[in-house]
Amino acid sequence: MESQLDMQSTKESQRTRWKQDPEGVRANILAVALAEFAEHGLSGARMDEIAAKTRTSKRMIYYYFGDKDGLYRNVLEEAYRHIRHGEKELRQDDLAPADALRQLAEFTFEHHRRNPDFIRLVMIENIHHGNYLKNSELIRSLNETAISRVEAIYNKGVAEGTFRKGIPPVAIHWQISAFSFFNVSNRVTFSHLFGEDLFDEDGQALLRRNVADSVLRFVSIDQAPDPLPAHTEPV
Amino acid sequence: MESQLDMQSTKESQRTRWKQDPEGVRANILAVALAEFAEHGLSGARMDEIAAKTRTSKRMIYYYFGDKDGLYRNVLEEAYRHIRHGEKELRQDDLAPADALRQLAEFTFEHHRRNPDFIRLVMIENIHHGNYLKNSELIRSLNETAISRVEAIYNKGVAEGTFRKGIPPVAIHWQISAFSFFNVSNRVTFSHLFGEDLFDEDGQALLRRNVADSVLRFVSIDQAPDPLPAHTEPV
DNA sequence: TCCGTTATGTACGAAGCCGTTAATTTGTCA
DNA sequence: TGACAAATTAACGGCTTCGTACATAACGGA
Repeated sequence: MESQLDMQSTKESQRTRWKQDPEGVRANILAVALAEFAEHGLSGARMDEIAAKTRTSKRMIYYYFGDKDGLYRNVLEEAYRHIRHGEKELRQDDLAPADALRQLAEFTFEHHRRNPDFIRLVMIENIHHGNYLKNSELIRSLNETAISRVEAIYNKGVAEGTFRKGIPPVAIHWQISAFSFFNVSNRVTFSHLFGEDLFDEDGQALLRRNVADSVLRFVSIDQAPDPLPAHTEPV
Repeated sequence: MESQLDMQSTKESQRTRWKQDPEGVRANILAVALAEFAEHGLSGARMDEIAAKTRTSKRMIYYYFGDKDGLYRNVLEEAYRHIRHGEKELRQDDLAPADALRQLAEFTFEHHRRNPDFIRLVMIENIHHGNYLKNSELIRSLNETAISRVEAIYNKGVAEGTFRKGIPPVAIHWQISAFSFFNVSNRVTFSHLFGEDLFDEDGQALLRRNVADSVLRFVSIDQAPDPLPAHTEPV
């Protein structure tokens, strides 16, 4: 309902003299627009509604972003930037490949779960055939690191003999993404059709673990050691 | 671009005298509306555009379906009916649990892939928080069979000792759905960001097999026998 | 302190789009 | 065959919604 960021509405300075704050206004518009687009979709979002929820006026939206499409493009890029920034948190310097992959899977699962608005934007983008994404070279570059991260882990695992050969890293990434994305994107219909059990805290913990187990079992040569806290490796 | 069903436009009988055909007109409207909603979303679809692509006129849409929401509801229900009918094709009477599960996974994958319009409707429904789905008791009932099918296979596998215990059947169904759905729903953005390789015929065959392998490995006690074309079973 | 540029608020115009009104044709039943 | 209901068409009214024109206030430099 309410936008998350930047709601300090500076009412006090409005009685007759208002402060100029281009950066703040711009950020405020983007935050409100993100919520509105995520909530109602691209064609469902209303410019007047966005403007009303902003600390500024509709005129400013057009002043900074041109038109509705321009606003949407900027929201999309800003969302990707934000998500990418969040992924930087993941540090897995010299974990064993199995541990690194498990951590990556669980991190991705949680990261998607904590950013439902971003997920919804991507859903909307897919509905619209990715026409806006296609025009942003910025965004593509952000995602190359995702693959190379998986590839590094996978190659290390193959080299040390714990992962089987011949799996394209992009296919591993695809599996992790599918689980993590679907968990958020289809939550409404899935829980409606099959119950809420998987979507409370316990259910989500189970799914997160299942996702990691599933990915590990998929790439492992031997049985993946999910329920075994102690595994007997010399190295 | 074109709707799948019911495009025999009876042009010949239109020169001055038109035939009454309520059923046909209704079906034609639904087919066109399905394509339009799937293409543009709920608020993105235009009633005038739907009407123009119909063999009839806009007045007929309101005559049969009341308003835009009513049309959308009917499209959604019709789509679910159609999908459910397609799933009846799956016959797996006395397969071994592992084979049955593999077949179920691959069938679901292909079935989703062959019905992208349905997938898009579900995406739209999720964007709109499932408000229309919630009002349809019909649809929920259609999906109970999905879980019971998985449950039957899984219990049999546990009983005969090839599947490990303690996995909720709904979690297995969740995995199969996640893979099969994501493959269609996020095709545009995923292929744009990570390449088209997974989405040509060979790539899809790989994914389909990976999905089945992954699910089998997930539920199996031992290593799932994926790369073995000949496995030595007496029966 | 005065002037040009940037930033902002208000009011409005024009097009798009949903749904309807009024009239015509087809089928059916007495 | 004539009258009434069902099916269908064409035109359009009115509200919504995007985008703009115009006026004005703040800021920075001369």
